[in-house]
Amino acid sequence: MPKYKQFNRDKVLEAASTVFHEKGYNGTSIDEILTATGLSRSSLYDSFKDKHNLYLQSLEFYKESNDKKFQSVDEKDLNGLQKLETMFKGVVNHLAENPDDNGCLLVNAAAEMSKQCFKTSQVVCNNKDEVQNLLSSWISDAEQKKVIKLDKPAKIYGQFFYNTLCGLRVMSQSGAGKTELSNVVKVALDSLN
Amino acid sequence: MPKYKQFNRDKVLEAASTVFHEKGYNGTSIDEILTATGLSRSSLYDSFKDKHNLYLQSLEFYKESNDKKFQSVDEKDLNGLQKLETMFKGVVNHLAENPDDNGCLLVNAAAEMSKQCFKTSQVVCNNKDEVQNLLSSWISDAEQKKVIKLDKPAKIYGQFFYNTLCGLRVMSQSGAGKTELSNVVKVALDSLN
DNA sequence: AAAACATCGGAACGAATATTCCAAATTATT
DNA sequence: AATAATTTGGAATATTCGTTCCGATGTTTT
Repeated sequence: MPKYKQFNRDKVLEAASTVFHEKGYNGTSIDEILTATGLSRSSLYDSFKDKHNLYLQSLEFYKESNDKKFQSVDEKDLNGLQKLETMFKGVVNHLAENPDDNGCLLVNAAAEMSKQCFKTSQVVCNNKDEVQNLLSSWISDAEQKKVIKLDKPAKIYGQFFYNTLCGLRVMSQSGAGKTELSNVVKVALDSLN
Repeated sequence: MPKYKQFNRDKVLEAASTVFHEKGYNGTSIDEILTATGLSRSSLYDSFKDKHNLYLQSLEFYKESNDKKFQSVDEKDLNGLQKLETMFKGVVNHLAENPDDNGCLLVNAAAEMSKQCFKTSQVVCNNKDEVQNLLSSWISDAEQKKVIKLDKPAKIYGQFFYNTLCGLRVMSQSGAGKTELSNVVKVALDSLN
């Protein structure tokens, strides 16, 4: 019977997504992935088909662990506005404290690959829709609980705050510091009053 | 005496920046640049040193032609708020009508290169500061002319609208259409009331 | 313990990469 | 026309890339 896999798939994908995150798809070589993951060349091709496939799987892994962060905020006993504030605070803190954490892999993937790889564009687009929907649900929760009053449908605010989120990632890559990022969030959240 | 250059430097940089814009730095080969620019291999290395140098020059060229778009809006006989609205309408229209125009080269450069190339990060960071300052000046002009009333310093709104701008580019790369983009702008501009 | 089977390490391959180099072509001055 | 200066085309190089392949290693069942 087979010898079991000597590596943990999630740990490999996490390491791979970190490298892809730092250097992009075309910027990372197989050798870099091998040293980062500790995998042997044959194991990689055996278990992940090829570089492009590994990239897509890393992307999905990153998306899922990103989803979990949103979900952990969503599960808190807070109203929608508080959830929104908590999420933004978390993102700003993370970006400010990890200036080397190259923004967001999904944003980078959108920039580098979405026009050249349909599957990447699908992942990126799905993520956009899902996050927007979650944000919209927070907004309408806050409205329902009369914490805020809206003059536009909640969906539109979901789109707006998703845009704010994407902007934060790019601005952090462009050298913006914590005050700058929190200023942006402050103005954005004020649109709910 | 010398034979004159057979090519126009600006046209070369424009063609090069288009390819870099579409495929990124690591995604474009010298051969692709040669066919896009019409240059010969020797001319390219003779006049632009190497690929990395050409990239930086393309980036600066792109930034300058981007600056010109902002300046042409700035020169209009409008108050600051109207300039802001005009600029956003222009960006949204451009992104919606050119879905293949891969967002913004400066945003893509920030994502792909800023962590690996100091000069790229400088260009990207300078661009951020310059655009923010221009936007801030528009905001304070509108305030001075009593078109709007602010409860925060104009500078902060400059940061906020720059963030909105970056977000639009990423969202367009993530498959957002015109209505989605203009919804975002609508909410963002409402923060001035 | 031996058979059966999958993983692993590393050599090997071909294609693609960025860059260099040189001879030929072209043009403006003398 | 001859010369000087510069570009240009294409061959050539060395490196790096992604991928394949095979023998050795290790593990689970019979």
